Amino acid sequence: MKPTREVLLDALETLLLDGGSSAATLEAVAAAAGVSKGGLLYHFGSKEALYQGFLDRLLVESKAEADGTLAAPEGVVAAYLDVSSVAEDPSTRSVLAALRLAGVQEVDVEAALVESFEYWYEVISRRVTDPVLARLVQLVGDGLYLHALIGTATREQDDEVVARVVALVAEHERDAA
Amino acid sequence: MKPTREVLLDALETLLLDGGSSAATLEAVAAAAGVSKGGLLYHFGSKEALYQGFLDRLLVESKAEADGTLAAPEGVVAAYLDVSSVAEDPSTRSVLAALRLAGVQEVDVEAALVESFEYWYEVISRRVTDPVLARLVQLVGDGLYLHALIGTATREQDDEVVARVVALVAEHERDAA
DNA sequence: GTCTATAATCGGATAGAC
DNA sequence: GTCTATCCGATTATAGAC
Repeated sequence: MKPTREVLLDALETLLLDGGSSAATLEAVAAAAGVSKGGLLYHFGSKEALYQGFLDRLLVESKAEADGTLAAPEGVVAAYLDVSSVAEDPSTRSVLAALRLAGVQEVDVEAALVESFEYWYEVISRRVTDPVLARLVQLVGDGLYLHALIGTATREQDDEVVARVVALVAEHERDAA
Repeated sequence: MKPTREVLLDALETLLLDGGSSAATLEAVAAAAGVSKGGLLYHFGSKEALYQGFLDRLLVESKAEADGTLAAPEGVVAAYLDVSSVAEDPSTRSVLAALRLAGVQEVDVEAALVESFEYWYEVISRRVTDPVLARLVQLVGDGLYLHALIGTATREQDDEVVARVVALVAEHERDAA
């Protein structure tokens, strides 16, 4: 069975996605995780500690996901763009939840997201030698994140965009060789 | 002198950008605008009304901004990507503030942002005939929005990306002719 | 490790004076 | 059109039992 700490962080994530930061009260998180407020406060001594725990887990997860794409058969570019556009992907869920948390005073959400995005950029750069093209790939992916955040998915069309970007990268790498 | 309503909405915007939705309490907004809580509640009868007023203004502003780019000498594509990447642009500030508001229960922030993004897409489409390419332009711009939101601006490099995208569009339009 | 009860504070909203 | 005073509910956090 999952440790209570993880269950609490899962509950926080779901509440953030459903109702934003104001919905993620200690009582609501505790209830969603099936424990009492006191039970939550045993694991995370304050709201700040809870939020920080969530950001720490986010970084571990997203770096692991980024590393994983290096071995992906479809390539890093397609893998990143795919991850970014699937709102149900566990790693994407965490990022979207963190975006909903952006701006709160308790923790530095932006710093955590910056670290995650920079890590992704480095991973992309290992397969896309032209830095401008690597940045373009990242920006398209992050645009997909933003659209996932507000729920505007134009799935079929976005698949075509992804294919176009992948082709663009392949073409450029061929020219460089 | 600016009407109090506008001053209040400006104050809300700044507070959202600085401290997220939880920092934008009625009292804080009123204080930042230089009026009392009671004074604010005369203009906006509830927090919901205040938020809705902000979203209404956002839509008017961003549609006007989109229309304006149709006459921009550098072209719609460059203009959109430029607007998206300059966090100080008034219209961009509104969008970034709205993103910080995403997920609150009082109003449908997502719907307003969707409407704004769709309007931009239509404007872009008037100059970029290939729908896949138009969507790509939009996604790059929205990626820039997201990076402006978390404060990762790589200005010089992003300018190069913008130039690359503009060239891509120009090339495609030439081929189509 | 988890619970209940409670303290202390804060936020949204109303009423009525000026 | 703006202010002060006040009420009420919600939220964070503590204390201490089990």
